[in-house]
Amino acid sequence: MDTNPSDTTGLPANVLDPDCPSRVIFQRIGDKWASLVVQVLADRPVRFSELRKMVSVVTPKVLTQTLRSLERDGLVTRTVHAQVPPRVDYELTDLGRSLLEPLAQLRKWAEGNVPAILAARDAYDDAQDEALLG
Amino acid sequence: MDTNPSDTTGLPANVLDPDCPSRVIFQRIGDKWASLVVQVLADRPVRFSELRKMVSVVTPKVLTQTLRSLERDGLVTRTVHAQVPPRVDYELTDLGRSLLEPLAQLRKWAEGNVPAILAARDAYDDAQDEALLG
DNA sequence: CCGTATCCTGCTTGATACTG
DNA sequence: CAGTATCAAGCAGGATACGG
Repeated sequence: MDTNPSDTTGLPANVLDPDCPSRVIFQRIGDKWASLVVQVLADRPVRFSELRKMVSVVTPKVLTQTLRSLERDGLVTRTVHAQVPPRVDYELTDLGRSLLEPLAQLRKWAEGNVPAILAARDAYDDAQDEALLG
Repeated sequence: MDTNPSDTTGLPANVLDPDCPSRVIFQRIGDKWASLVVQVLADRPVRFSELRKMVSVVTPKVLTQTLRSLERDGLVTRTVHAQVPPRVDYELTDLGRSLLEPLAQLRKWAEGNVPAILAARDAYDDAQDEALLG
């Protein structure tokens, strides 16, 4: 109650509040698999086994956890087709699709600045080495 | 070598590659303290003790770890003023400042969609309860 | 095919105490 | 003031095996 969620003018008010629900988004982005899954689902519905193949080698348990979280937050839908063999499709909701844009921006930044970051790391590590030797 | 880092046309090529350095960015955003620190440093240099106060209650060890990572990646600079009492300022680099924009976009999305996400959670949890009772 | 159950391990986070 | 050292704990992530 001490922060105002409708304040989107740029002030880092409620982000600093650990209890603010907006923080869960950042956690989700940083989640090892969640943001990956969202981007894989960007274009079309994908079924479970297909998802497993596309997302390198993730164990079914972890993939299920990820999907459940995303489903609970209303970012993806889970559709069970009652047939043999079973078939379950996962698809982005409108809410989930609206996340694609900010996600893409971030990805663009990340990919564009990889060289700079790598260079910074090298410089930092070199400085560390020299400090140890000197 | 199987992916092209200069491909920023929108294809989710290298993001799916666990070895691609661009993935570290997502990890950093999801880091419990890193994105917080970056936003706190948005406007002005801040010294260590001040940082501790602004970012709720983080232990010095964890804060140091966070700052070291950000420094290593070239997002913040660490300036030691040789004086008594000691004074160390942390400040955003140009690279770090350039991250503020995509970060703000994400924050805007997060804050704007908190109600939707919360509602989705309620609906999901209710459905779970009914499934158990039914 | 689509998961769940169980167990395990490593890393992140943290509390506490101490040093330059 | 600005950290480091050490120890402890929790939990996300994963391997493996089994159920609907």
